[in-house]
Amino acid sequence: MADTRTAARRSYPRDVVVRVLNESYDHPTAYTVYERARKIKPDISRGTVYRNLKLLTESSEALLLETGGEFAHYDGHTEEHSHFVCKKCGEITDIFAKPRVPEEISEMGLVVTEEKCIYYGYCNKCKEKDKKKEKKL
Amino acid sequence: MADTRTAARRSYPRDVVVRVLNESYDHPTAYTVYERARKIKPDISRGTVYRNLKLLTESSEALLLETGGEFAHYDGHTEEHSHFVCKKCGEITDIFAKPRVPEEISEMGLVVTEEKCIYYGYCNKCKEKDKKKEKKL
DNA sequence: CTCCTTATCAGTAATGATTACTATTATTAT
DNA sequence: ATAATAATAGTAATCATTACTGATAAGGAG
Repeated sequence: MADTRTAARRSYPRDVVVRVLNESYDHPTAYTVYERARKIKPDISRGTVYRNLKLLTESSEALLLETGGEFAHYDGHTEEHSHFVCKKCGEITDIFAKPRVPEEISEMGLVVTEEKCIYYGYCNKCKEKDKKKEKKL
Repeated sequence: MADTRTAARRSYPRDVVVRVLNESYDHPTAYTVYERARKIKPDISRGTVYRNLKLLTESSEALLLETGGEFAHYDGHTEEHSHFVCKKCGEITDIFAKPRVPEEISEMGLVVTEEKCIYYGYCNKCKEKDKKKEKKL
């Protein structure tokens, strides 16, 4: 006995959420994760999805992505990477290039354990659309 | 006449919001901005604050900061800079060091117009607390 | 294997930040 | 000044997320 800690138990609903995250490469919102989870376990509840998304992000098994849009997005692939968000269509693209952490930060005595870099702009598709528009004007 | 565009008008409530943002260096939440605006114009409404915060961030006159916490924060100082968030106390520190935008992004054809980098870790105060704790254990 | 503790769940109710709405006010061009 | 309409105060509505509750089940101890 002694020190019976609050530990994580394995459960099917949680596994379903993890599986959905692992199989998704489009940075789904919580609701989209819920919809996909329901295809596997139709009676999974919203609360379960939200609770597990929170637990998983807190334990760094998933990434929380706040892009400035209405909803939060989730990424089950935790290899270090950044994201590019198209301001026109909202598409999120993975950027597998490690951004340099400014030395200034550690010089200030701050201890950095994580970083989240989001780049904004226009994706290839939307970039082209703009060009066409300009021609019309 | 011709082309009567939707233009921004100057208004006192909007000026109040701008002034609060300019005078705040602690990255206030929308509600904090509202509280501070009320000290200047007691009958300013929440809707006005939210609407103007949205307009100001859309026009890049203010920065929207989503740190993973419960609320969004706002920063009226738009000189290019990043932020450091303490995972313990939540304090947000300005980092005036420009992070390098990975070349890979433009190589992918993506057009970058903005970037938001948030670093997470422990501030000087919380770092020290942890040290003391470790000694006890 | 059985018992026990309690983490987790499904389902539902509640929360509360943000947005929408509406009648009114105020800004700017003419 | 007048007209046109952007912006506001105040309030109601929205809806993503969280909290709650009784039931279930994971997993350690014996």
